[in-house]
Amino acid sequence: MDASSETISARLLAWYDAHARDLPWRAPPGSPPPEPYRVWLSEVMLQQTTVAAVKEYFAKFTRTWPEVTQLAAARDEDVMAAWAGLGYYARARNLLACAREVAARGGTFPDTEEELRKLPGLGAYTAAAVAAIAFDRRAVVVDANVERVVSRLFAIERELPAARPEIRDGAETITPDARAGDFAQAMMDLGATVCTARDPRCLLCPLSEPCAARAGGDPARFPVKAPKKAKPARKGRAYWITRAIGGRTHVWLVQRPGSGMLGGMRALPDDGWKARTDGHGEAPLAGTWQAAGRVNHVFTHFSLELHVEMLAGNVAQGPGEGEWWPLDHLDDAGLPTLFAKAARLAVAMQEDAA
DNA sequence: AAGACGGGGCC
DNA sequence: GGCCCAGTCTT
Repeated sequence: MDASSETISARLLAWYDAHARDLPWRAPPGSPPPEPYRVWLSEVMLQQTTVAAVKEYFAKFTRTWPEVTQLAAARDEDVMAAWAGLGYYARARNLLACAREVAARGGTFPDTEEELRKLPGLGAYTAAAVAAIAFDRRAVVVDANVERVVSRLFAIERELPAARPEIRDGAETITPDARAGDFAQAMMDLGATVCTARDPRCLLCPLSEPCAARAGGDPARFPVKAPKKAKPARKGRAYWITRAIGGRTHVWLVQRPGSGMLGGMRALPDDGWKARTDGHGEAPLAGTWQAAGRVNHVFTHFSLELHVEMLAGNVAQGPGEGEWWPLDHLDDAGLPTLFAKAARLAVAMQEDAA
């Protein structure tokens, strides 16, 4: 690290001392790190999502499973249900697999980036972040915030994702040996509150003086990104099947396969919309079906128009594998948002009919 | 190297 | 409607 890089990290850390965000999984600047379990849990939850979305889930998980060994001992379906709505459900499957590996090691997380990287669900970013934040190891932590800050600081013209190695090199040159965790979190806070994607607030930025993009006059131009591919549109159907058991209405839920879209999650039966574009599926039971409405939902690589169909009457037996779930406890089923939306439609339709 | 993989908030 | 976000895994 040369003199100007020292200036950059020193300026950033001084700014962080005064402006760090107060977050549930975080220790204040300059203080001992939080428990590795909490750092790891928050970092996995934060992958590809936002602080606001994670807070409630972090509170629920740490309340339900205060230690990694308790999470390791939890039932898969309880963890998946607790994760429902947060998305990218492979993260929850890897979270549980990782907790169980750590529990098998005696409940202690490895304390080096290299060893952390071998755990399920810990890629380059998360291994570096946990090493830095939980264990104060020097590690080059590069997330979307850091990509934005570094690409502006050095005015990197190469477009993402091809610019990743160049950005990583830039991050490496400014990462200090001391206060690695604070530095990593400072970069993220700067990206989240000052060096924002739209309308960066350069007047408040501790790095505005050395920033090449700022000098160039149009910092928001960075990072340069490759054009996105168009999202295909799909159509499909979901089925709402009910039965009264002991005077309580139950709805038929299935469990989705362990891999693929919404993998391992409880769901309404559907027609396999994943593979369809025409929206013409076979109903799982014979009978009189009634349209309950339509859900529009956008996934990462396609959008879906899901038509919800209700079966009139009281079914004696559900189709295939599944379970009758009491309607008054449907919130506990842990339906992913797509099916939670579909269920809301069906419930509203049933209440109208009643 | 490219694609699969959620969801919500903002403009 | 498009863009963005504390990325990882598979092929």
